[in-house]
Amino acid sequence: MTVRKLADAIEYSPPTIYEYFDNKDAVLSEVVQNGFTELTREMQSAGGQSTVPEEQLLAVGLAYYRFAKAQPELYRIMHGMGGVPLDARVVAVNAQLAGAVSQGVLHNWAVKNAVQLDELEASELLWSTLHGLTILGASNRLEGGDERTERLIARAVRDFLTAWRVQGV
Amino acid sequence: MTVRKLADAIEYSPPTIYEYFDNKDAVLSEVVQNGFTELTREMQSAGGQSTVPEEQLLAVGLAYYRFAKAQPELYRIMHGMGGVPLDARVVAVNAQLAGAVSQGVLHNWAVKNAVQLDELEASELLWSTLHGLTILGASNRLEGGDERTERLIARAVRDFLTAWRVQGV
DNA sequence: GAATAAATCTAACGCTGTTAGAAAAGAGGT
DNA sequence: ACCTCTTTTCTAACAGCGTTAGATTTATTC
Repeated sequence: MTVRKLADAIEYSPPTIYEYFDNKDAVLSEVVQNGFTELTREMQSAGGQSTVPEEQLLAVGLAYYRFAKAQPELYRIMHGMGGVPLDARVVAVNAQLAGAVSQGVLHNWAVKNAVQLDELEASELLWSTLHGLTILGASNRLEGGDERTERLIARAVRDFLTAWRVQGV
Repeated sequence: MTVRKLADAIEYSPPTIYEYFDNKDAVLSEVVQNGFTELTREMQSAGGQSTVPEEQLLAVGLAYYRFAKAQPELYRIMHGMGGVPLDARVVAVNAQLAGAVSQGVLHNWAVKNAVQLDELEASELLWSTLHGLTILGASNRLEGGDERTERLIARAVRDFLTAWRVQGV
């Protein structure tokens, strides 16, 4: 994506872009912002399909991966791959996203299973695992392709819950 | 990093670079290659400090993170952030790296604890978690800075082993 | 319709990766 | 030492990039 191509696509000259955005990074920040909004919505929607916390967590994880798989270029930009550095605003949205996962589903699971939970720590760990699997899966660096990556995600979620149930806080 | 700056640094003119490399990506591929070689060496060295599989695994994980933290720009390039697409060669090296972790340490742990282990699956899961935590930690997207990230890594490794011990293959 | 404000353009600057072709440096033979 | 040939290195240039200054067109208001 270049400023000139963007200008071409909307049938304006390049400088017109700069009437609405400070620079190219500002344009992409907007894209990133929208991306996170959409991703969050899809995750929440996926989680809402069930009322069983374990199922919700798996659904959320799969939604995360499928989003990355469906729009790999967007996902790349959203996470600072592709040369666009993340600014503070984007990081804030990120944290909010992690929070959305933890606050809702993890909390429900904890009370239901009478497990003491450091919600922040738990959500960050789960999020990291999902993020790692997603990056590797979406860039085809895991054997066995799509279904296998989804199975790995399922296993990761299950392992995560097992560990917390056994070890607690 | 630009071709002209590289040429300046070695006190040659830009076209000279193209006598030794096909293009800029080829130069960076070389850098990535060397990066993975060094990372693998550091992980193996860290693992060799102990003979207890649990400790080895933690040491390997921390070495992975510390490498990324010490040379964030290199780590970024190594994983396709910064606009350089990964080619097949690099992915192969990646798989080899994951293999190095699993083949050695995980196998020892499994026989010692009489746990049935899908080594590939286990190593990919562990690797993904490490990768995710490292990316988020090295780009300061986890609360609490460096020590906390290392504690999260320790917890992740412990959780990983707990889950496999409890659930097995 | 003239004057002002807003939107958009053309032209240019300095940067990038890359290539063609000239110049310089080195090697071998007489 | 000189000429020839090969290898190495350079200068100059092209097309594309993000970005800015300043002119020009379009819209708004009296």
